[in-house]
Amino acid sequence: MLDNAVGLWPEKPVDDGDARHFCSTCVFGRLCLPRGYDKAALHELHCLIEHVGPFHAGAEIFRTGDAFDAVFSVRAGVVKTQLRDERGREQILAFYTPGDLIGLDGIEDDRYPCTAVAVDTVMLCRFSFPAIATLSARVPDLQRTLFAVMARDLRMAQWHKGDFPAEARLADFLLRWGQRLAQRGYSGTQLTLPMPRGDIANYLSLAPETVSRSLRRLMDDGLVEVRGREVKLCQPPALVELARAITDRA
Amino acid sequence: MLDNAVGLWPEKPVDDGDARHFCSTCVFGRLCLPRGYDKAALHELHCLIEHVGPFHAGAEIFRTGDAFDAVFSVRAGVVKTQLRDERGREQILAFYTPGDLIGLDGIEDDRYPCTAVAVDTVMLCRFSFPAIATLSARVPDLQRTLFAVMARDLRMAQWHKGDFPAEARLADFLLRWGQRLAQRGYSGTQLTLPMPRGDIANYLSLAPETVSRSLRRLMDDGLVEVRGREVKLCQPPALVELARAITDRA
DNA sequence: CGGCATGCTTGATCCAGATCATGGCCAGCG
DNA sequence: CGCTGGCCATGATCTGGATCAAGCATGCCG
Repeated sequence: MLDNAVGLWPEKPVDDGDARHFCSTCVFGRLCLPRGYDKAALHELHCLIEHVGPFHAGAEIFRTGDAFDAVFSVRAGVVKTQLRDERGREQILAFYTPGDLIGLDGIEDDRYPCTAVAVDTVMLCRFSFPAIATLSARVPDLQRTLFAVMARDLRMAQWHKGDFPAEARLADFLLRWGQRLAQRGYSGTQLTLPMPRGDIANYLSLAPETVSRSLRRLMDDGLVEVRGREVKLCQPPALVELARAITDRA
Repeated sequence: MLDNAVGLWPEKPVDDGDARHFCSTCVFGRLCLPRGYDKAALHELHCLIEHVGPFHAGAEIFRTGDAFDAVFSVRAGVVKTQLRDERGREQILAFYTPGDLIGLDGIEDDRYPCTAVAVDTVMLCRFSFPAIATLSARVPDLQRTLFAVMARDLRMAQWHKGDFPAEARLADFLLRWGQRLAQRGYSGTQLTLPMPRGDIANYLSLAPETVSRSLRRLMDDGLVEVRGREVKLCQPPALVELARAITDRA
């Protein structure tokens, strides 16, 4: 499989922005359009962007305990965050795709609480946190955006509480992955999972074998087609129904 | 059991603060002491406090979908937040004790994403969110505090990812509850759980029967003494060891 | 006081998913 | 080429905790 710097969907180029625009996927991008005011401040924000990368699969972007001095916006590729205990077992907390912001939770005690690892080849924008914090005091929308990012992460984390059947978890995972792609203009039903089965299993708190078997059952029931890491969602409504046990919660 | 407005530890009175001080438990309290500057702004914050309550056990403080217009600081008692699906099943997300701040995650889409319910008799401080957001732009420490509160909630939520043996979850839960009490000057080993077993079970994603049985095993092993909702942690080190599977993650 | 409800415990049984074990597939590489 | 090492699939077995089903304590209220 091609593992290139623009992720696994090579037909769309990376939009790196320019002197006057943010990368098209960036969370901060929407600050520009809806309200035109305080452009000077946004210009400052724009100026403190630092493009970093590429990070190749397995490379660490920051580690648990590192000094928290910046947040990162994913520009291309997929990043996972994880905890690791001293016996080497890891727990994946989340996957981040282009447009997502990583690292804000380091603010609690000035250290990153988790490790961020590139899943495939990753390009990032780096924002110095002191600078962005200062700026957010002057730009209410920026402050609000940062709060919203954290609230969203929190909601995602809470979603996973409770125990649900393996197939429901998997259906939910696939649908959400599709949604992410769809938000960025790709197909929401024909998707490529950049991470190995083991990572999916870990993230969903299942054994890798269970992921395999559950995928098989979904395939036998005609809900999806799977070949390697390529997945086609054949009957999204049925998948939604399956995932209902999770997504219904309001 | 006495269910009074100061929670289950009647020997300490509620500190409601006065014209010049925050309630002693309040998250915002620590803004005052360490740095003396911008007292005018803090005075504003103080002035917009609205004491609300009491809420009695089972009363709802806000509900999923309600317009998000305020955050609440717990002054006395215990609050739980929960999601509910249309079939009436609920999932408890967190318990909040005096000093904790509730509701910040409503910022994402201007609606509270969960329902907050009083576990016992609860007194709160209410802060209008528009006011506090405006103020936080002028008081960097306030902004930082709000970020830290969310980061903390996020970390707590992430902690629960992964599946751990029932006894480890319970040991972790008891130790954390003790720590909360200890932080506020109570015993960290002699504790009262204000919520029914079913709530503990739900929070830990276990069946109530499993909570009972696990408690029994902990008692048989001499790690705790349990009588009703009174729990004594007899061998905290052993409990820590048991909970290690969870807490070790860094 | 008795009766009923609620919450807690305990026992018996069952099952989803973990674990153990094996074999296939494909890519990279000497 | 054939070898090696990841990764994935699938079968067989085991088990922790869910579920089903009683009992038991406590407290409320007529």
